[in-house]
Amino acid sequence: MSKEISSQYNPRETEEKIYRLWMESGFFAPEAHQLRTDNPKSYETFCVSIPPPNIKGSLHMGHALNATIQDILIRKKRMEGYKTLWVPGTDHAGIATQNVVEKNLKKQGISRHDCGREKFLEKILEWKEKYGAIILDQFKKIGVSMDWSRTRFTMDEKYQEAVVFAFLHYHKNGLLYRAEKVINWCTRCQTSLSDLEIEYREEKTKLYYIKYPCVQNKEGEKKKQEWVIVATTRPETMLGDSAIAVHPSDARYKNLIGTPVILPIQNREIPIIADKEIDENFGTGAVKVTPAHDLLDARIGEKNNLPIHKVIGPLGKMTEGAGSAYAGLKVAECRQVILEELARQNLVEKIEEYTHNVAVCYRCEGGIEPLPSLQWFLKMEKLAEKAIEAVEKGEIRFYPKSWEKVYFDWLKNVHDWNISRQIWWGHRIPVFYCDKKLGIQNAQNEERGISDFVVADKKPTACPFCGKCEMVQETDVLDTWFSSALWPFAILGWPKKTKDLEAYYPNHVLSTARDIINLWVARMIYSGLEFTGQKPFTDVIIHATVLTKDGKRMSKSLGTGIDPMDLIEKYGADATRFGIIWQNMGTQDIRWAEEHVFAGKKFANKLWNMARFVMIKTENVAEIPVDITAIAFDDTARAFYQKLTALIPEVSKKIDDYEFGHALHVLYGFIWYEFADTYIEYAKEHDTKENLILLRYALIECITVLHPFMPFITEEIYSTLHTDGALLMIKRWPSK
RNA sequence: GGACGGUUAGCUCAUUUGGUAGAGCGUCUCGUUUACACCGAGAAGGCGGCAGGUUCGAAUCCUGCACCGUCCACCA
Repeated sequence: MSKEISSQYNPRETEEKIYRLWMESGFFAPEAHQLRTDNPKSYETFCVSIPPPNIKGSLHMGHALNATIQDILIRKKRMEGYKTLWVPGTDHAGIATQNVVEKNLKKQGISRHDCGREKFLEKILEWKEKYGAIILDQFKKIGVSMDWSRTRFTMDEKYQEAVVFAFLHYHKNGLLYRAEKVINWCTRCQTSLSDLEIEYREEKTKLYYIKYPCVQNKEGEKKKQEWVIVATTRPETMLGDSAIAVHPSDARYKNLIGTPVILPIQNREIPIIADKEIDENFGTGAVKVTPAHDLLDARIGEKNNLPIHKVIGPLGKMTEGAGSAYAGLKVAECRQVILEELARQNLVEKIEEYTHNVAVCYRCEGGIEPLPSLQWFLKMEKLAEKAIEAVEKGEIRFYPKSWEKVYFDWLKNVHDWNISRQIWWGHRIPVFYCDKKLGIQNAQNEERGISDFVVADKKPTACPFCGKCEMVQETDVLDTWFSSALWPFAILGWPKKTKDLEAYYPNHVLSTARDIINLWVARMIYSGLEFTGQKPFTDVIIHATVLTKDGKRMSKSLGTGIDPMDLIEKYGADATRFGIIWQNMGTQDIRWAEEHVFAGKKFANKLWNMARFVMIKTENVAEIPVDITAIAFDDTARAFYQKLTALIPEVSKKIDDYEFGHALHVLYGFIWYEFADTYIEYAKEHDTKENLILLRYALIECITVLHPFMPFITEEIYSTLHTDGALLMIKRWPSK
């Protein structure tokens, strides 16, 4: 570095140049590490797989935080000599992507049904090509050291094979079944959803108290009661009622248990039954039971052998089962009509204001209707047991540990997983039906053969049932999380026994957001154990959530999101990484404050000028001796040197403990105050040969340890110190 | 309804096991000193959410409450 170099650090030019340098070096791939001779740990591997982002849009602050965390880890490990592998990739994100592309087409006045399945899938692939590439490019801008030669996509050819293999395995082992059960149905997406794909919104609504007339008791019997009053928020579902349920020990109703009441409007007799799951204190203590359209009612119905009356269809409209007067009405419309009718019959006791949570789809926020539907399910009991055990035994550890509770709570109460989705974009279920018993096209159809199917990786040439038909593949696709669950090993070539799988599996660290602990992490854990017999990774880092300055969730639709690319544009990638990590302290969520990125920019500039100064002063200084301790330092220099030697293990430990923010704070304080303000100032007045050597030595040590946090500027400074083309990214990490 | 996390300087956050509270940004004063004004030297600014308790001593431990946030849940 010489005097004509600007006193202003220019991140834009540098970052592009440096990233190209890294790419050309080949050191993002672990293979290159073997070429090193100073590598005592070259036989050890360290593997991280990125949570593959959706291809539906662009990266947000959470991605930037997570990418930086993983990059810090992988860069440090690489410098320590490990064969490091960080696999990049993207997720096809079934419903989310389909919805985005569908919306996009809608602008042109085209529906997905206009396109047809194949054409529509082509459109999605086009979208994937475009946005998948943009996302990966954004990662590069952040400075991640991923091995781009191993980039994967959850729908690429090999991945599809892995998914089919997994499905076949589950089937062979009796963990899969197909059944008609009450599931969550999104009336907008027109598909079933798993329990985890439902969100709840608070809604102000009303609680209606409705009278169900008792059937006149026989002569001679004592007590006559005119009616039983039930409280409900959804009067329209009464058309499908099969019973009224009360708590068995509820004194108010004890005498009535077993007697019938008249279901108004339908004029059907339904029994009063007893069930312990009923809360005596809610409403009147008597509940209408609609087995077809409520999950609790479905269970009560099953226990008590109640008939199922379907009255709501997949479009959120009343069906013929509701009666011809109501068929075709939307649920909300039907509610009004029903209420009017009940009022006319004088059967509405009272109406109360009521606030409760309403289920909505996590992808489109559309309304959820519980309804019976023929779906594929994965039995969860045994898989969950394995997953619980692995964490209980400490084979897999969560950081911070408190998140293990979230994991256990879910797994210990998990229901069977509905894995089939009635959308087009996804892994088509490898099941083939006998054409004679078709009717599987629409899971809502009445007539269908449940047993006449084959599970196979390819369509059978001859139908084993009728011997002559062309078999028809299931039209449903798999829940997108079914394929994500295989990520840590599928990206390494599983189910084939590849060298990568052998070398890099189990992965070491998985870093991700808390909201997918169960949706994704838990499923990877039991999938890994089930398919590979090994845990998929050792440490799970649950990073902070990046919130707005007011502590609210960042949301693109609300306009409260921050685009990390804007920050990089404005301050540079190193400064952006600095700002994010600066705020990443322990478990505390991050209330986003941009000033820390500005602080990062200032810090980069400071470092730049420190380096400039050291270069100018030490231009004529001989090489740093191998044994720096042999130099006769004066007292100030010795004190500084000792602080420097203490700093390095401290930073190392903090990174190893996943305390990234603390590590950066320590580094920042040392470099600015101990090095620049104190020692450099001292060395200006005492520019002995020893002090000049120490200046240079300290600079190199500092940028080495700072490199994982701020890789671009440190690499740039290093490259001006070493004209032989040596790269800081593979320089030995200083150890005690 | 349950669980978890938060409440410390104007703002964003630190304060490893209890002993008179720190940083960055912002503000104010001074400074063109052999890198850097995206700088240097210095300063102001906090009865640490509220109320009790334990202790010689608590931001730090205990209890209760309030507010904020997140997650989970089949109270109709």
